[in-house]
Amino acid sequence: MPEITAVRGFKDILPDQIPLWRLVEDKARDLARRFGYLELRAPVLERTELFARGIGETTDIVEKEMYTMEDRSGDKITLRPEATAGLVRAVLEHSLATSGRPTRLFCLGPMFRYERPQKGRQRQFHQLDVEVFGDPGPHIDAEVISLLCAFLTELGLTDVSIQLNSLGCPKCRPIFREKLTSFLKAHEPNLCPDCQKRLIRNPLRVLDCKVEACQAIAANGPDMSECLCPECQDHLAVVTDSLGSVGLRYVLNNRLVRGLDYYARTTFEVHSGYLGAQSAVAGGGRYDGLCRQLGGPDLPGVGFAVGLERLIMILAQTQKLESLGPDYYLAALAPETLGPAFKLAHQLRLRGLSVEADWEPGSLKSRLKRADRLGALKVIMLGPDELANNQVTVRNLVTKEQTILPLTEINLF
RNA sequence: GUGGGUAUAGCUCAGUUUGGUUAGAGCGCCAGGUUGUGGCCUUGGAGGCCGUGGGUUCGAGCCCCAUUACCCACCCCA
Repeated sequence: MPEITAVRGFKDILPDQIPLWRLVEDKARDLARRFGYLELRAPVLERTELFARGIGETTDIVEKEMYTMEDRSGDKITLRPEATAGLVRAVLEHSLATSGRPTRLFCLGPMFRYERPQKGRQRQFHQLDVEVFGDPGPHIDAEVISLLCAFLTELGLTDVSIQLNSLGCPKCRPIFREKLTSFLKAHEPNLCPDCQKRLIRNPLRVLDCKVEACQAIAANGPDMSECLCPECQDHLAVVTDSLGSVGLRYVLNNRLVRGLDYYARTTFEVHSGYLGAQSAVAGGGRYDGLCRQLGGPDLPGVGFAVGLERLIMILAQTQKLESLGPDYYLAALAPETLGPAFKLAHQLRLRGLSVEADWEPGSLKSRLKRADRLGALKVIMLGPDELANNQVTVRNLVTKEQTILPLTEINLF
């Protein structure tokens, strides 16, 4: 191990992983184009207050997971732990949502949370974030979900399904919350220690506790779907109808809740069995109250985030990507051929061909072996004999055909 | 923040049972043989402060303590 290593929870993405990352990023941009979503690149650093107010002062993220510091002028700043708050800030700051029509945006980049690393969880991780501002209706929820489905499907994920729920609105959620709290209070001694804390802080989270005993208790508790007000019920019905009308599969799960304060009504998650305990690949929902919480107008919003590391973990298991080698591997077989080989490589590269070479002479055997490893299509051999005759030998590694060409006619191939 | 596990060659790991001379394999790398000039086969070679620091012992990769890093899970989340 070298003396200086990467910071805990921060990982290098090595060259052999890059094809997968590009696949995912290209697909995200492709779908954004087709669905009419524009890219916004928000800064990685924001004022701490943005997240404190946006995510919720009492959430774990804000309380103990943020990279927060003072800059040299004494301002409190934070590395973004999620993308939504920053996008809202940018939209308000640049008046991007004043046209009366919905503003469709996406953002691709790193997020930072000070958590204990484990499988599928790092301190720096990457998300695709898709958000729509200014449309309160249910169809846009369905559009966003359909975009997410298309994204995952076109990347070749087959065994995923969207779990869907409605958390209700400021009118009906408090009623359910009240019911649930009083029900759970009666069973408090039988809840796990974590849930006993949740009971005070965020009783909804008891619903998705992993402990069996808690699940059993919650199963007999009040049903969220029965507590929705008529407006929220209608909203959910249009979302599900819309998804059904285009053949998208979803699973209604009335125990699905969200950790962040700003969600309302539609909420959804995607999980995969290819991951470990951190099985959520994507999650999102509607957050109508967020803009106002940040001091802006009453601007509705809906969106989701995809965890790219987790997505790529799945793709790495389910897809075999062939890495393409260079067009040519140039094998200089003697010290005196290095100079001419260098010139030749440069000329070919200027002509648009990809050429790899090692700038030290080696045996023919080792050069051919290397060309094979790199996955090169052809090898250009330049040895003393060839050099004396102003020729090169070109061998096609696939067909094994070999031709001798004059150096001056190198442009021909 | 709380548990559990791991740390030996560039990579994946044996070796710890019962402490005992020069620490092993496979892959990769280098050189040779064979081959139709690479892939298969074959011979040889380079490459290790056994995570770090203490301790026990005549003697520690192996036992004890501490420390660090990584992994997995809880928590939380995507």
